[in-house]
This record gives sequence, C-alpha cells and structure tokens, in this order.
Amino acid sequence: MAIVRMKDIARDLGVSVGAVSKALRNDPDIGQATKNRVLHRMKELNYRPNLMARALVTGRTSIVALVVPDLLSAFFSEIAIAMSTELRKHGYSMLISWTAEDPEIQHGEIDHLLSLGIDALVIATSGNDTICFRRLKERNVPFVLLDREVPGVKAPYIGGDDELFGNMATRHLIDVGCKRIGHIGGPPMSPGFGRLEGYRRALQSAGIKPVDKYIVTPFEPGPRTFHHGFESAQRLLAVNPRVDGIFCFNDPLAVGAMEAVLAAGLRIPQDVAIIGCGNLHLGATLRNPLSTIDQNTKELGEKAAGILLSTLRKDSKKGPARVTMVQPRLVVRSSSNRSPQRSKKT
Amino acid sequence: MAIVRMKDIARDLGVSVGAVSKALRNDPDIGQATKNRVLHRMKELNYRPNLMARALVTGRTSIVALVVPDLLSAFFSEIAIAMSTELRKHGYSMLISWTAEDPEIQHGEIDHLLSLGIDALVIATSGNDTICFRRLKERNVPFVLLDREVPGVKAPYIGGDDELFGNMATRHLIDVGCKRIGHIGGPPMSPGFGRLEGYRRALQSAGIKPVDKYIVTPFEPGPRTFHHGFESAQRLLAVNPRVDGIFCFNDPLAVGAMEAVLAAGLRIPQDVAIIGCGNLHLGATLRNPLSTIDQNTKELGEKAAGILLSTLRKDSKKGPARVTMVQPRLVVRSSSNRSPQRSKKT
DNA sequence: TAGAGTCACTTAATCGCTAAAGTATCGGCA
DNA sequence: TGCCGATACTTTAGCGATTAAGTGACTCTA
Repeated sequence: MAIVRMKDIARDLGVSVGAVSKALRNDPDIGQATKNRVLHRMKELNYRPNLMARALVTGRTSIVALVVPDLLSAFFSEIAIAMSTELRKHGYSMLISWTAEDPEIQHGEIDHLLSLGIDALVIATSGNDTICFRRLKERNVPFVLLDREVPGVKAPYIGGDDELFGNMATRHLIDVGCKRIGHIGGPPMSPGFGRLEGYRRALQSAGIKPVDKYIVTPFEPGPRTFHHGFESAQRLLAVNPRVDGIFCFNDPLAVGAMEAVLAAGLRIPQDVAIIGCGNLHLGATLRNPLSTIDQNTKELGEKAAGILLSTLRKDSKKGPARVTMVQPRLVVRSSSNRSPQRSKKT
Repeated sequence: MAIVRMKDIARDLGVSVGAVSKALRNDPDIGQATKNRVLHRMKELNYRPNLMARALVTGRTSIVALVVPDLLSAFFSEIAIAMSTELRKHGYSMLISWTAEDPEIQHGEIDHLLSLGIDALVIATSGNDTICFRRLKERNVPFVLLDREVPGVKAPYIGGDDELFGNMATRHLIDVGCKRIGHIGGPPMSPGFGRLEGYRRALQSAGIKPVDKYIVTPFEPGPRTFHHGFESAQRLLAVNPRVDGIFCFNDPLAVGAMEAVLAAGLRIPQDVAIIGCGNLHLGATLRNPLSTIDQNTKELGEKAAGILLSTLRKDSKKGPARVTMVQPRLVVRSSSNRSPQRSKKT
C-alpha cells in the first residue's frame, strides 16, 4: 500500500468519492453516519489529501511566500518565524525564498512561486525593479511590501518608520553631547533613504548643519555587513575635523565601525559614540555593547501576516491600510553612553 | 487575460495541447518549426507551466524540504542557504520548515509537506520520535538526517563529527594549561552526546579523570541559547574546586557563560578559559572574542544537497554513504588564549 | 394522495498538464 | 507499385481532488 487516495476509502466503504470528499471538508450535504465512517477510515489509513490535486480544482493552495534578500541577518529570520507562526494558526503554510539582494534571482524566484500557485506573497524587494510587481497584479496575486517601499507600486506596505529611526538615533547622539555626527549609509532603497533623512532632520532641528563629507556609503553593493562598516568608518575617521559620533544604518555596520574606531586608537564612547539600528542578537555582549534602535521585528512579522490574511480573505472589499509602521524603541548601551541619561535597558 | 495555459497557446497556433506540451519539454517527437512557434508564443504571453498540474501527473514536484528546529541560530540558516543554492542549480526548489524543537510541530509539518507532495527531505529532527520516519519510508519519500542522528532509523546521515569537536575543544583547553575543565551540555541528542563523549575521551587520554560535577546541563529544554549558558555557568562556577576552563556545547552558551564568569568577578581567559562550538558570526567581535570549533556549515549544506540529489536520481542503485562527516577547524581567539600557541586565526 | 421540499447520496465534468497510443503524410527502397 | 519506417503531429485517458447537477427515497402539507 503506497499512498492512500479518496478512491481507496470510497471503495472500502462502498460509497462514492464525492461522498468521501464531502465528509472530509465538512460539507453539510452528507449524513452524520457516513461522515463518521469515512473519518474513521481516514484516520485508520492515515489519509492525507493531495494538496496539489485540491489546488488544481479550487485554484487556491493555502501557501503563501516570503521573499527576502537575506536570511543570515537575524532581521529577516525573526520576521520569517513570526510570520509563519501566525500564518500557521490560520491554516496557511509559508514558503521562504531568498534572493541574495539579486534582482535576477528575485525575478526567477517569483516566477517559480507563481508557477507553484502560491496564494499571496510578502516581499522585501531587491533592486528597484517593478516588472515583477506588474506581473503579480496581472496574475491577480495579492502581495505586501515589507521593509522596502517601491516607488510607483501600489500595494500595502509594512515596515519600520525609517525616518523616525534615523531621527531617534541621531537625536540620541546629540543628547549625549556629540557635535560632529557622521552617518554610514545603507543600500539605496527606502530604509536607507529614510534613515538618512531622519538623520538630516535631527541635525537640522538641533541647529546643526548636515555636512556631506560626514555621510559615507560602503563602496560595494549588496547587504551591509561588518566589513562594509569597517571600511566606511575608516574613511569617515579620516575626515577633518574628526567625527565624535556615528549613526550606522544597521548593527553589523556599527560593529564593523567600532572595530575601526578601536583600531584607530580611539575610545568608545568617549572619543566616538556609536549607534546602530536593528537590535541584533548578542549586541549586548559585544566587546562594546552596542546602542541601537530596536525595530520590533516580531511585531513586524505578525502584522505582516495579519495584513496578508486580511487581503486574502476579502477580495472586493477595501483592504488594510496602505502603510503600516511599527514603532521603534531606543536601546542605550555603552557604545554611546557618555553622560547620565534616561536609558531604557535591554 | 488572467492566466495563460497551454490551451491558449494551442488555440492561438492552431495545434493541439499535446504538441505544446512536447515543445515545452523538449520532446524529440515534435518538429523544429512548430517548436519554435510554440516557444515564441510562450515567451510572448509569458507563459509559466502550472507546476501543480504537472506534479499531479508526473508524481514529482521538484520541491524538496528542509526541516530544522530553529532558524535564529546562524547554524541552520547557513545550511539552508548553502543547500538551497546548490539545489537551485539542479532545478529543485527548497522549502523550509521549522519546528521550534517541538516534535508535535515537526509531525504536523512533515505531514503537511507530504500532502504538498515534496520529492524528498532533509531533516534535523526534534525529539527522538521515529514514527514520522516510518511514515516517510511507507510513502517512499527519501530523506537525509542532518546534524542529529536518530537511533534505529536507517537513512543517510550528514553532520559534524561531534566526538571530534568535543575532543578538539577539550584538548585545546588542556593545551593552554587548564586542569579542571567543565562542560556545559547540549540537548539530549546525538550532537550533545557526541561532544560530551569527545570531552570525556580528551580528558582521559590526557590522564585527567572526568568528574561528573563538572558537567552541567541547562535546566530548561529547547534550543541552547545565551541565557542557558549564563545559568549553567553560574552553577558550574559554584562547584569546588573551581573550574579553570569550560567547553560549551555551542557558541551562544559560551557567550552566556562568559557573561557569568565576568559577573563572578573572574577574568577570561586567565581564571577561566572558554571555548564554544559553531563559529558564530560576530564571535570575533564579542567583548571577549570567543574561541570555537568551526563546523564548516557551508560545506555541510552543500554536501547535504549533494546527498539528497544522488538519492533522488537513482531509486534502485545503492545510495550515497550512510554517514558523512564534515571536518571541523579549531579557531583560537582570546577567550582561551592563555599561552603562546600554534593558532589558526579567523 | 399528489406535489413539494428535504436529505443523502451518486454522477459527471473539470482543473492544467503529461504520456501512451493512434493517425496521416511523405520519402525511400525493393 | 506498394510497403516500411520515420516524422510530426492529434487523440485519448488519466493524475486526485472538487463541485454543480442529478437522482431516489422520505416526509410533510394542503
């Protein structure tokens, strides 16, 4: 006996496949007695419906996908876990694709996901390609943009309030007495732009004129990691007069930047205060515990799942809010703790 | 125009669906001219085959799954990325399931994956349940055990040489002069057992008698993280005479243990040397850069994919080696660097 | 007591594709 | 000329489910 089908159960019980199908799906159009017999036999044989076959006729697979550029950064892993946990509760299973920040791969993955017949997807896009979104619209597959907004694409977006992140982090550096604050930038996408904008605004509202030479961007493209932070910080430290505070686009950059600061013989936070963004795991146990902006990824994942589910439930009714922002939290640790301070610990 | 089917292309071109199918699959039983026309039209309409429908008739989906207990630890994420990259090259796509170390969830996930019709799976099991493996055998779905061996289940296994890990780490502590070496243990599964065994053997072959009270295991079950390391190390440090070296099952435990050592007012590595296992990211930038055993996860993932592919290709012929071990590498950093030493840096 | 309505099924079509079997056309060869 | 074997298709029969429509057997009502 290889694999059990409805046909087998129907034969065993002397009923039609249709009846078996109805029993399985709790269709009212079936008698209680027969339903029990069918259900009992199903349990006995450990029957599992063939989801492919079901999907073929219903047109729905109960599978949604999450497309992310990266899985090594805890950020997307945490979102993935929260999302999938939430979706599982509602009978959906989630499939993850990662694209290594490569629009080509992303294109291929999305094509493949569509071929597979997923019901919807959540996507943290790589590149600024809009073709694949047009494709999704054509195919009528609902999707949610995550973390990265795409100009010109009308779809629900959920992410952090990046401008607020930048503002919060920069203001914190100002509060602890930094006068010349540098920024190590993120990739050329909405979070990078938003945080940079927040940084600029915070400076301006403190009466400090933003200086272009204090803003550096890693040379290489791709995900921002440790090495980029090191390299960028070295360039930043060479600028005169030297910065006394650095706001980094994310925590790995900040870790790299700290290494560069130490390598230059400077002290953290006395000479240069550092703050990152993302509240990386183990950020508290680094050589210099890192101040950061917590992005609240768990809530982000759960809300993303919620938005997806609501777009999935009602086709015609107006969907969820166009833009959802998750509120950040400032986490002050010793990498920026220069003066007595109302700090929230982690 | 919603979604393009073979039927549409066939109608447009005045040929039969069968012909279209043959053109798509490069069947020799089709003329070059027609094939070109079909392919051209497919490109025009951006046709994508419905994989569900195809799977229904062929019985194969070209989807494999990876079931892991956890995605936050970089260990499994790295494996996932390496595996999926490798599998993608061979036309397979990979689906990830995580089980939060919960056998119940694992059971459900596997059932679901089978319903979905995956062709094979790689599994780092949670618990010691063997029922689901029996189910897989019944269904004739090939699988590979990853990282965790299961007694009584006959299937290809790939993982680290855990006994060697334990041996290597412990011998290193002995080499740097530790006399009383403690161990903070892993979950009660093959890696935990193997590393403990390696620890014991290393002590014995150095003429040190293993002492039970120097072996502690976190109270709580579940994945071993920072907090468990902290709690366990506190208990370990209370034992007299105090340990002067600790080998931890994994890096997060070791990070926690380091915190506990520092909190107790002791110095690392002078008073207590610490070594972990897994070569966590950022392990080099911790407050105390952490010595560790690198498990070579990328190779692990690639080889796992290779094994899976080879079992997938030939059904009848004897499969790959029953057991594959990936070779580790000792990484010495300051958490254990007490004496001049032939060290390999990272 | 006929007609309508309900209940509990069965039948049959269908989803999009593959694959085996069938058919028509043609060139080559004895 | 007639038969064979390619070649290049078309036809047909599923894969395992769902679902609309059809069918008896009852029950109830006027």
